[in-house]
Amino acid sequence: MELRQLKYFVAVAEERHMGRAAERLHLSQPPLSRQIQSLERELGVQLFIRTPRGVDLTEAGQALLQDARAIRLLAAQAEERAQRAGKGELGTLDVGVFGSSVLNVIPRLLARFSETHPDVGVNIVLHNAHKRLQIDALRQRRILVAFDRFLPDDPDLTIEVVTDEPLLVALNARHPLAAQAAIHMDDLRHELLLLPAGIDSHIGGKLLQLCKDHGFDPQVLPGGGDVITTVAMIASRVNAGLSLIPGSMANLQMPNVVYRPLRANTRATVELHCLYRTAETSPLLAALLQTVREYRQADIAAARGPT
Amino acid sequence: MELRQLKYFVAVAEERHMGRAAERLHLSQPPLSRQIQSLERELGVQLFIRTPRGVDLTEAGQALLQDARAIRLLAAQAEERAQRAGKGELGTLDVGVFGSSVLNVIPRLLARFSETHPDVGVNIVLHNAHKRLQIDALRQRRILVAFDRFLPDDPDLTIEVVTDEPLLVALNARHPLAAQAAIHMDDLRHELLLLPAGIDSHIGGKLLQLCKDHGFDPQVLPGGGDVITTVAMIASRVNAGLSLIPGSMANLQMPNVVYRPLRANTRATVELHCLYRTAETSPLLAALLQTVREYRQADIAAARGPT
DNA sequence: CGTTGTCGATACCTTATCGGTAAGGAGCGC
DNA sequence: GCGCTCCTTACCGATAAGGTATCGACAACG
Repeated sequence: MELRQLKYFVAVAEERHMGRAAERLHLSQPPLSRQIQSLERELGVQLFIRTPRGVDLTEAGQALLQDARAIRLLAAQAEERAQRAGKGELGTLDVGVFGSSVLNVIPRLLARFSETHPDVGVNIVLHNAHKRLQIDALRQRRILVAFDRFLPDDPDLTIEVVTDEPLLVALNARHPLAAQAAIHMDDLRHELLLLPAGIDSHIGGKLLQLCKDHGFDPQVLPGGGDVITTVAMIASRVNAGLSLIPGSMANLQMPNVVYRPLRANTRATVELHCLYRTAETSPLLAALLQTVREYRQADIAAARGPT
Repeated sequence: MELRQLKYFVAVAEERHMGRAAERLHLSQPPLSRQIQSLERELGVQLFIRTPRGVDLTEAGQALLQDARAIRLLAAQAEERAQRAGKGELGTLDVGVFGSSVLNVIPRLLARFSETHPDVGVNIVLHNAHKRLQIDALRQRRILVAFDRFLPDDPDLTIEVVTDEPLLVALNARHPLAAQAAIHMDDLRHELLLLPAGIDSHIGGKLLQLCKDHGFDPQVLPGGGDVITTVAMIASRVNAGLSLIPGSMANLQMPNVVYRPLRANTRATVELHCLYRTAETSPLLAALLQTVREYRQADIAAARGPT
């Protein structure tokens, strides 16, 4: 039994007439007649009663008609679904996010993706997982993409910039510099700088480079591993330092902590990345990356527009 | 897209290896490889990623795999259902019954049919319909078979005996003959006989013939059209007659009416028939007729056994 | 670092199946 | 009874499926 035969069968059953069915199928009548016969022979059941003015369905034919319609419908849907899945419009997208660095951008980005890809289930598998865990999950294919701030590491994994955010100075409200509306890098020359992550992290490297660009090597202390912990340390005056954090973290209100921008002409930003397997061919990834790039372009355009 | 291609696709998807899949399909590898390619080309979507050790499903392939399994399952079920429908094991059987004559046999017969054909829905479309209505329904194909007592009428319709039942004498409890345990036909010579149906009905003809066989022409009065009405007339002593009714009607208890058998050696029976379109080809009818004939044979055997 | 083995793809051939044309046969209506 | 309608059969060419041999790519191994 083949789908073609079912198509022919349904046409004949609906027309109750081989000639008309053949016409509808853009086929001449004898081959149609033979296909129906072969179907009947294969099933071992007569499907039509031949009458002088056409054909009538037998009980078996009536039973098959229902099923044949369902099968053909399902087959058409299957074709469409396969094609849509191939375009990344269908499926489940597992992502990992490091929430403390992405209170703002990632939700907006994923929301936009969901709008343009309504039949893709976006599944946040890892939330607030450390980079190591995210990279492991990526390697083990448990997630398709990870959002965090990464350093180039492995050629198997590709890093792509999602957005870059201005750095803010986070400092205790009682700190003398809190009195200033904006802070110049030079103001930080003799301050104790809390590094949110290690010296070899993306943000850590950025901060040190920034200080070096302004002609000094800051006095640094470990900031606890992530930005939230660093801000908490500033709030509680542990080590009495201050830090530079991504702008989106200003959403994180904490008692006794204030955020101050850097002086306007200071180009000090950190990037937010997405990370994916270089060899990955999934159309879901391609679709997401397209959204990411569009978002990034809109971001750049918006940053340039007001300037 | 054809079912054959889906079969091949599922095999490859399950084996994740063209060679093994080909083996499983009793096919050599190159044709299989080509079929998969043609399927991919037709859908416009890559279904497999070729790796050095086999193949992996793409997202599109994963989507199609689910659907392909469902389609193949449905197709297999469709084949089976068509075959079963062709054997009369599936479908809906619409019947008409004249309930007043069949308080006993028809329910048992239909119950037996339902046991041997559990997936056939037996649908009593006409109940207590007059013969005329039943025959009309049969002609209009609203029912497939009618149960009643018929006279041969139309070559388009075939009558078949379902069972024959002994005749009982139905009489008012105050009637002198009610004192007898059994009644001889000769006892009825001077009685007023109520004819349940017309003189030209099956039962009417039977009664008159029976009397004639015993050497008298009875004095008759119309019994009201059906057996139940006749019994009701006897109960109410309207016209003060008595009647002969089918044995199964003894189930019909009515105040002041008693039933008495005829003397043992009297071979006086009426038949119960089923009626169907002679040209009907429905396997449901064939299946029902087979049950009817088996029932009839068992009936005859049971009647002969004790004798 | 070449060799070997594995795997899917390709080339080429054979065979089966499908669709088209022409003619046949059954049944109904005029 | 003639013609019409409709399905079937017969025959032919085209298309597509399956088989064998071989290729090319890649990984593992010595």
